[in-house]
Amino acid sequence: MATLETISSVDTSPRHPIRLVANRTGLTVDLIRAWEKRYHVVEPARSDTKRRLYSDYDIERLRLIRIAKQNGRRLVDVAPLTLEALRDVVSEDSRYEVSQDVQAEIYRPSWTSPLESSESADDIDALLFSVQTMDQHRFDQLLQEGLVKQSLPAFLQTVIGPLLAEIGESTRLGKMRIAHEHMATAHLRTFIGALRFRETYTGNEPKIVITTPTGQLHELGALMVAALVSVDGWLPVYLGPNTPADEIAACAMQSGARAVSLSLTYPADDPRIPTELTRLRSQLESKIPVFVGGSAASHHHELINRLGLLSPKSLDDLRHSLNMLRDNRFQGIAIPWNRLSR
Amino acid sequence: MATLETISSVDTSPRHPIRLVANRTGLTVDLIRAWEKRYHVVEPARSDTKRRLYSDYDIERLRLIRIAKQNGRRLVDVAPLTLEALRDVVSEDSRYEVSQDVQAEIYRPSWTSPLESSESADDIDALLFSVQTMDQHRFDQLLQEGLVKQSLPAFLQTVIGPLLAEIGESTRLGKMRIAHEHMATAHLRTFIGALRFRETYTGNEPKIVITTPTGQLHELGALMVAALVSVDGWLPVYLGPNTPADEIAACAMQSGARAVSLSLTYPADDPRIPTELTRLRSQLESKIPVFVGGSAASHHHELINRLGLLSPKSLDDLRHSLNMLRDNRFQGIAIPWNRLSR
DNA sequence: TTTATCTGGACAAAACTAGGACAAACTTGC
DNA sequence: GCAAGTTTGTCCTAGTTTTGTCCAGATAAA
Repeated sequence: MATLETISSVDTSPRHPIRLVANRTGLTVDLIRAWEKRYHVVEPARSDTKRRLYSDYDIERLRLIRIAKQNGRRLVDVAPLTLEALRDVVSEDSRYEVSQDVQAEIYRPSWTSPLESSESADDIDALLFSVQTMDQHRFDQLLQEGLVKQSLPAFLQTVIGPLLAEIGESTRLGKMRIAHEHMATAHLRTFIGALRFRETYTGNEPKIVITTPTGQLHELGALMVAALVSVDGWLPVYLGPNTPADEIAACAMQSGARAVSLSLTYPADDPRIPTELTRLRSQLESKIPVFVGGSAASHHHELINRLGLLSPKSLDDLRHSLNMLRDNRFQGIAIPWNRLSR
Repeated sequence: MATLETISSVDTSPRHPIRLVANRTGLTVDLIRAWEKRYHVVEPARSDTKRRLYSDYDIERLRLIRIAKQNGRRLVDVAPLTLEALRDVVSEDSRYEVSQDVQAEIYRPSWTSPLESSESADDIDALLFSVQTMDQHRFDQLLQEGLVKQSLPAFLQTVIGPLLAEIGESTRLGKMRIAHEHMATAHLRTFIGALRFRETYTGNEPKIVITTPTGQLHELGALMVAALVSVDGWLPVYLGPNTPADEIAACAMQSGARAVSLSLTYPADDPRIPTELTRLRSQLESKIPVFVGGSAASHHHELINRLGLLSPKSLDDLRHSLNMLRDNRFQGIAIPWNRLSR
């Protein structure tokens, strides 16, 4: 089956239908045809019934032209270029980081208004009901639907957060079985964990290490943060729960992270928390901010201030701070941690 | 005595009726026949009364063709391909499937990595390398590619299992940092957790409760089981790790499960295990079998025998036992437990 | 009996093709 | 800075091919 194999040089054998080309290049089918009609950008071979058949070579050309366009080139200018010339143009452009505003454009959050509280309350009731009837399929369906109704950040804030709180409370009060809580938690772990892969990454995103410190076994809060920041153009380096301070610092260093985010929930008064936070702050370069969130963060208010850590009031607050940081507009706060960093 | 041989190659013995194939692949019965009529996509064997009998091989082919279609391939193009050629095509396509947002893609030659060697050992090395360099994107890409190269059960057995063992061992020996292990584990938790949602469910599948008993905090083994059984037409009721025996029994009862599967890994000699297993067995209807697997299962050999629990030797062994159990349903007493709505 | 599957064919929806229209965004010339 | 012209993405129509669904009458299984 030599026909469908990738060869090291760019293959010119015609074999891909237009739909696949559209998928791979991110162009629309209409646009690909329009470009052909007007500028003969690519001239694909045809099947015996006149269907267009593109080669890898064609796809590569279209990919490059698309990038060139994003870098501000005009179609008329790049359309007649050879593949080599195109590569030159594109790599030259990317040296100049023309992609600044491109980035801003791509990661523009989709501003859908948060749902009315009553509507969200209904959604949460429906979700709770499906948990109690152990109707996993319904549970998943409701989650997926909720995600379509609003933007990811709004969804996390108005649905997932309250849902987790309700489940915890119901279980504590004995209104819900532990088995139900387990099922819901396990499902949500998978669901939220998958959210950050909805984004596509370029490899140029600033990184943020996300985890919970030693003793903190609940990871869903941290996972929500990971999903959230991915929307705003950060690459989350997610470490799961219960990570020692040394390891967090080492990870931040190796990955070249620009920030660290920790989530504290339970137990709120774990005696290891002060030690771990202090260690972490002292081992980390002082220019790397550490965000501490979660329901138990307020128990450590004083410590957090003393160490110069940041404690966002809400997911939105965190998001805002990270946007500032990403765009280098981040002031942080007065830096008392300098003396600690030695 | 099922060896690697039997699972990594796909079974070609004809035994599945068309309805089951439709459920497993997500295609309609009509469509499967239409494809056969027009393009000989699969040519199933026939029973002595002309009923179509499909093999696992056929199912895998249909599944891949469905994916290829989603990637933009035309049925005419992929219909005549062998299973191996299909895997190559799907694998190639999924490599480029940065889908919609090639937008942000900075110039990067796309032909740098031709097809990888298909040796599992090489795959695992590559995966380990990407963990140590904290290259999450590469890690994920390798997992995705590994998954198309072979069937899901084979993938779990030849890649995920050994990978987990290697990561555990490397960390224990200090060759890998805890941070690396955490990152890999967290990612695998999401990845394996999502595998069971590749199946389409009708609501008529027999259910199996999957979890780990109190004290057992590692859930990846149990999660692998959940993914595995979903392939064979079971609906996993997954409860996450650390579930008390009472809760497992209650859950099995409420959901009307036909079986329970537990995973034991660490600590192997937890004193709660005998108590929990005994409680579980006594609270559960005796017709519901309890499977106990995982690396620590052998430590409790005697207990397991005494209680009449089942201890499959491998994932393949478990799979085989469950197939037997499920097929009893067709011959024996039909119990329409709880048909989900739809 | 009722339900599931079989065959062959009909039909409809979806996808593709060619040619062209249109409006928004961008350039150019003054 | 404004008007006229150009570029470019999207959409429309109408005809063709490809693909998914449905039907009827017969046979087999539950």
